[in-house]
Amino acid sequence: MAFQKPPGTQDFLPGASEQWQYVERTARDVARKYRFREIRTPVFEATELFQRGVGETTDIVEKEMYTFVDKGDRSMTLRPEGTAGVVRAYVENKLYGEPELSKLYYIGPMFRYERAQAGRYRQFHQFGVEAIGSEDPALDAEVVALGYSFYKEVGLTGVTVDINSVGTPEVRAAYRETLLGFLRPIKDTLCKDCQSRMERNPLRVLDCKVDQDKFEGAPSILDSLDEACSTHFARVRQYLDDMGVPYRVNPRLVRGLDYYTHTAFEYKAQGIGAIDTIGGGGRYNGLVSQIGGEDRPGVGLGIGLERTVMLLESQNAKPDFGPAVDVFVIALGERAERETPGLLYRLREAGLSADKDYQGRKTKTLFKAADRIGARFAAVIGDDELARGEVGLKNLKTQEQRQVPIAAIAEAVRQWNEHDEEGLAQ
RNA sequence: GAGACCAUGGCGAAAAGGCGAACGCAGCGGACUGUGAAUCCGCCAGUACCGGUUCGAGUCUGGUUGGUCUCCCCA
Repeated sequence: MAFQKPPGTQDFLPGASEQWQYVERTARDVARKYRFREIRTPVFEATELFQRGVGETTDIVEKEMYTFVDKGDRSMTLRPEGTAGVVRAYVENKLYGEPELSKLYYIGPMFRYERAQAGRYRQFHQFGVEAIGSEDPALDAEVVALGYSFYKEVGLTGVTVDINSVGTPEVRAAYRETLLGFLRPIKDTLCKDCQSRMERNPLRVLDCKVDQDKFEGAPSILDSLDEACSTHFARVRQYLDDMGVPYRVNPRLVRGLDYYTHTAFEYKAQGIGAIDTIGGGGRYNGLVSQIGGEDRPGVGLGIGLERTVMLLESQNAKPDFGPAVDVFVIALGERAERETPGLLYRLREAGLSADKDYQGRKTKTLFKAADRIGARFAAVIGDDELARGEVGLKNLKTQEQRQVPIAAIAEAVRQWNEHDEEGLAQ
């Protein structure tokens, strides 16, 4: 056993990669419907971008970043999330100068140095969207709906949407004090995690799993919202209602990144060990200026693709990928063997998926092999066929075999297929 | 950063310290030199790695590495 993959990473082998292609295709298609267009940014960026963008005091920046110094003595970091890089590209390429607001999406790997766990990896993949350039609450709702559409399209059931407003930084600071006023008197009764959480991020204490009963009368952030925040949040909810997207207002929802303002939301589902959050996002009105651009409001989401794939598997919602090969050529004898590469090339040029055996296995095994790899047809070619310029084309499903001129194989396969489908339809 | 559990062939899975590491699936060869999904016969690992205890270790023990899961936190 020589080399092993780094901890917390995965190899997606043939058989699994098709599932990923399906999920990614679905993501692209949903993005297209909402008119989000793809942006591709580097997987590494200046470390400072994430420090400023994600927030110095977040767990991500404090202890989860893959940071290295490059040969030019610059500190670089493998992206732990997608938004900072997209916003950087938005600013650097002056997209704010364009007449349209930017509706962007990305699919790609993210990196966080954490202990792996069910549904959590050091290299994981996200589908994310960012709408930058408007504070219309309709966009908040649109982004929430886009994620919901994605889960629906991909075939998942049981996905729920939690939504909250975390207001502006000022609102949050005021609420923080109100909340601490409530928590301090009961601090000694709280679990030790919560006691340390009180220092770092008191809003998160209310999320505690062990002490829920103690927070009955806790103040809600929704009561601390100012007029503008309340109105914005009400609009978002109204739009979601109009769309028929089901959601639950959860005043205790807090996200792990500093940049969120107003709307914050999460998609949840059961079925991946202890983890229930499968995607999330929110509005980030201060982020663009934080990263050095002209101030522009934005809203976005990130969806965990590993978690999506795992849920699909746990729900047995495996899509059918169809036959892998149209024609498997079985050559009998040396002369036929030598004709096969040329034949394969012509079949492929004709648009068919075609393959042969390269391991010198015996005929009997080759029919089994053709079946196993999901071939629809076997093209048997031996001395007799060679002499007549034909192959024996065998439909592996029906066992029916016809002699077909070599030049007409592709055509025969197509026509035979149509017959099959008609037959099935009747 | 903390903790729990686990580690046998391509895969699944046995072996209560003692024959040459069962069995199943898959694979390959042969019976059957050009048409399979049936049958039969063969073949296919020395137990993650390094050390210790023992007459003897896959089984006990120490360490290493990897995996799984949980807390923290998140996708």
